Amino acid sequence: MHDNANIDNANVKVIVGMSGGVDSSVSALLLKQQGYQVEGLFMKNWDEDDGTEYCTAKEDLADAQAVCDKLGLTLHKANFAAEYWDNVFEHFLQEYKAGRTPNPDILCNREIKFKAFLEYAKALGADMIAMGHYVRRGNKDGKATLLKGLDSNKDQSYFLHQVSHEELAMSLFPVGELEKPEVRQLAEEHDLITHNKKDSTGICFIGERRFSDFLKQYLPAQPGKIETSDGDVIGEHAGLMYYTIGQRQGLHIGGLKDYPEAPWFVASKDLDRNVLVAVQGKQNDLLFTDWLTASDIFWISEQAPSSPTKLKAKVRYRQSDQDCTIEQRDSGEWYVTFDEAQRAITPGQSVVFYDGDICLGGGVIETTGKHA
RNA sequence: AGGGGUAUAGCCAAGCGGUAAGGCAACGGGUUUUGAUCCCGUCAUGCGUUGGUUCGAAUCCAGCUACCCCUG
Repeated sequence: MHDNANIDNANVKVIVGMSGGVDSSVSALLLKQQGYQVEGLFMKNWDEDDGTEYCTAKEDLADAQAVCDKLGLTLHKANFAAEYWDNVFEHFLQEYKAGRTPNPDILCNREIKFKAFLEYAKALGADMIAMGHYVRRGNKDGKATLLKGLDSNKDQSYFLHQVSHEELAMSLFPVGELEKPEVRQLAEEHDLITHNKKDSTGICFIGERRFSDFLKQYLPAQPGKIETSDGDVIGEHAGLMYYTIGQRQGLHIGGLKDYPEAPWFVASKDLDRNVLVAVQGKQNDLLFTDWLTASDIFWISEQAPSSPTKLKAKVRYRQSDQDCTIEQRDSGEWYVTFDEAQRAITPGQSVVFYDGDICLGGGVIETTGKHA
């Protein structure tokens, strides 16, 4: 049985997205062990000619190449910078301009990794693609499903909830079946140069950088006042786009006479008056809401659940599943009510739905509020 | 310019003669494929200033300066 599978795999050409990190390195390793015809593809989606020196892309390519050399794989290269700019970054800027907080990596997966990359791989003769995401693929009623990664601590299904079942059907996620420590151990055992490489964070392909400095390069800042929920002016902000709901850092609000010693958090933005509203205390009531509306809801299976339905949802990456009820309104818009109020639900971010381990899909948060 | 009060780190603030709490902010690191959150660490040889008393002063005394309040 196992041998048969390997024989079948020998006829399947898989192109792995090689980022230069451990996860994709081990993905390639595992696929090779499973007998697939494996090749790598390194993507460069950001042309960093913006003066700043974040040359990690160069190192990443070198690492990806080293791993492919070690495993005896061909490494292809592609540049989707134009697609990234048009289909991910423009939208990203537009959202910030509108005072919202977008999640570019969700779009990046939908538009680049599982679209541009997939098409490119097919053109190279691939039957399937593979990625180093911590998710698993399942099957239900003949359609591919997206399942949470086995390592609940690393589960990345949140970021992939906009990938269709057709695209998932052509995708493999080898490390989704493993725990992160096992992945690192495998990399070390097989002498892969990336075994000890620090996990990358920051926006995909753009990388870690001082966020406000980065945004400043693309959008004009308009400073204004910071007020309490009572309208008292307690500080100044550098531009509403630099802040997001629930944020603490960067407000520069020190000790104030007649106020407690607690830190301040962003509660809301008043775009009309260009005012940032801050409240004191991490658990401040004004930071909690229990309903939201979402637009552009995407269902991986192409089938919306019946309405209303009770299920689980996440409002941000790495949040534990929250009980909620979703209901489609006559307008078509989805209305989500949480059993328990959630902290800092943020317009522009995504709400993602789950039924157990199955990631059903999700959409972009438009409005949020609290029942009386 | 009569009387009273206050002056401690970027901000708020403890301290009341025995050798500078705490919080906020900031900065650095950790966690994290968004943005955030969270966790850990750093942050006043000096207490407006000049003298004095004392073994010892942010703490007591005096002068000066600044700000605040009240009364002219």
